[in-house]
Amino acid sequence: MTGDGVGLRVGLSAAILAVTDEQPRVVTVGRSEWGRSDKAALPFGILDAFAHRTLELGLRSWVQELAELVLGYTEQLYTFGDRDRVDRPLLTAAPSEDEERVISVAYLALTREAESEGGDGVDWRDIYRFLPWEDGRGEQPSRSRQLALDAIGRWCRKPRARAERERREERAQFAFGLDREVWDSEKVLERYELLFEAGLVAESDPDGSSWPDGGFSSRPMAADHRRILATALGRLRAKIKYRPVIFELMPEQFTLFELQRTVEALAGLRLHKQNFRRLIDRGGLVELTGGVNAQTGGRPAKLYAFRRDVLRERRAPGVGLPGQR
Amino acid sequence: MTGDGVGLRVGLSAAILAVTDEQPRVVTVGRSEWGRSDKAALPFGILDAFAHRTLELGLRSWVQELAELVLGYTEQLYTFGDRDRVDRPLLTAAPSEDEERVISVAYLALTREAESEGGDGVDWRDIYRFLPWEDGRGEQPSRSRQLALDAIGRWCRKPRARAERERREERAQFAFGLDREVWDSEKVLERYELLFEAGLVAESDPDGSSWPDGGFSSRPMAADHRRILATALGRLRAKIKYRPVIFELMPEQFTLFELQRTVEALAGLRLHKQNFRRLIDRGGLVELTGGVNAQTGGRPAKLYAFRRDVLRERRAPGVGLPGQR
DNA sequence: AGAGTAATGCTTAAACTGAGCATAAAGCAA
DNA sequence: TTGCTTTATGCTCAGTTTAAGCATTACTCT
Repeated sequence: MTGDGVGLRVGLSAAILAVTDEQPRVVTVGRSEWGRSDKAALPFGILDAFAHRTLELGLRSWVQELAELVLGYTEQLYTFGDRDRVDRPLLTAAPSEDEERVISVAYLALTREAESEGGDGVDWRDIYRFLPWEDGRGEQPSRSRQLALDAIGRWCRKPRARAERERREERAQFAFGLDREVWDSEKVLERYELLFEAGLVAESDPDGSSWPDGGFSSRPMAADHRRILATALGRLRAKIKYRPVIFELMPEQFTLFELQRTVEALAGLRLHKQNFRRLIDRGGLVELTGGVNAQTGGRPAKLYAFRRDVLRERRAPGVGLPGQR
Repeated sequence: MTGDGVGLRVGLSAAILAVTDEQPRVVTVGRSEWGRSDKAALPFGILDAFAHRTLELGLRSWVQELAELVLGYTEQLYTFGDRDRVDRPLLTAAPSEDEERVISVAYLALTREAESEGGDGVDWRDIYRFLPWEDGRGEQPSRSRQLALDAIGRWCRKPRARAERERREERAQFAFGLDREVWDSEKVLERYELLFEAGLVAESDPDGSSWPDGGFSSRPMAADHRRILATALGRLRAKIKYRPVIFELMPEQFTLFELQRTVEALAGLRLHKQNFRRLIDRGGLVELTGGVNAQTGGRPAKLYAFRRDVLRERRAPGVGLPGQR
């Protein structure tokens, strides 16, 4: 434990999210200079020991430089340091002889795609390309979710030892809610980890050729970036329930239905319209601006704006998805 | 941002918590070899790059070695990397010429004090010695909480610029809930940060002499360890609401009232007895063992044990403090 | 036996949730 | 203009959950 720290590097990665056209999106830097394959990667960089006073300040200025993005809400997600879950080529063009180890501190940041300049190598991608089973807005259940459920079911029954089967069953139950229909939208990371362990999604992909993914066409990401993305989505889904971060993703003015669509995009499920609107205005989260949006196709919708005072009034102002108990 | 990482070290720290005699406690290694002053420090060590496959495994084995403790639930808390909030002497006996920077990955771990062997330099301390304003179980409001509130109130009114006053007011409102009586037990870190910024509690203490603490006798800790402790307490308070981690702190069998006392100790507040018990057994969290505890002074209390099956049945099994909305 | 002390059981009003019906205000076509 | 379609918005209702407190039970101690 008390080695001298040689061969250790600290990196920062960022999952920078936005919601555009009812799709949650993430900034990637998929240029092939970054790795062997053309897999998408999150913005990633090695931390300079002295450039910045705090990690978060370092992140902000580095992202600003990279992508000319203005980050809104930012939060640290997790620090990953597993030895066996990184692609070498991403980090050092020549994998060093002495197997340098990288600790990466991952951040979640919110912004608006429309407002971004879109720097050089910056691409926005739909996050459900990487985690398709997380989008449950379409048919019930969606094709790729059903595939995931089936595959996990098989994985649970595979082992010989009964104890092992039960262990798997319990974890699957927890993450996917197998027999009962309780799908907890927040357990994104738990589901991803399970799919990963079950060999259903690939993370590292040294060959750049075979992407085992059990039938649903999910895209891998470089290194352990898909895990970071899963962490980010799970965290954000939890966060919107008790903190008004959703407004970081909205334009200045919006209709309640647009707000609902944005929440649904993140949560990956559909909400009851009337109840959603009741929750929002009984929560004091928004105020009328006076304007209307007549482009609805029906009765024009009133425009609202985030009501900042709610921060002083309520302890945990958020949007509250159904079935929270 | 793309420096070469020289001068960067990664450390692990652990806030190892237990509840003993209705007091939340934490493992410290207060021996003076660790620093100049006799301030308590959390277990802390520099990470050896290759010893362990994952950070958490590294933590477990290192703690095991240090303190002969068996850790139960463990979770990563946060990675701290602020430049100006560490004591030098704690990290390297001789502060290096080139100002080595330390990134420390902090963990929360739960255990039972009674079961610990108590290794060499290991001391258990009441956590409310370090964060006295967080304990609201006594009179309402407690002396040190009132002192904190007063001091924060003064701090809010201090600045000349009105904008600054309002900024402070908003943060204070958020963390302490000033005029209304909403004290959110989870916002431990937010309160600590505010007190720190207001100069009411000291973190680093180079001289080892002056501990400004605005009247309430709170103890500092080495380096930024008190911040880590605050993070740990806040996280744990949140966690018990939706995850049955409280049982990691309980003996095998217990009465509902003992369970309540343990929850109260962590949450820092008193609960309604009948409602607490209703919540617990309607939540399916426990089952009768058949035994009774006759040492109550009144009617003997039935003994209960944690009911593991709840993990399969409920999505977010926890104890739920009042006023959660 | 009677008083004291805690555990345990139960009631009630208020608040909240999930679901759906009903109405309002637009555009569009006959 | 009227009537139809579409979406926004208003409102009701039954089932749950919560906060608070009263009532009863089962022990010990005197």
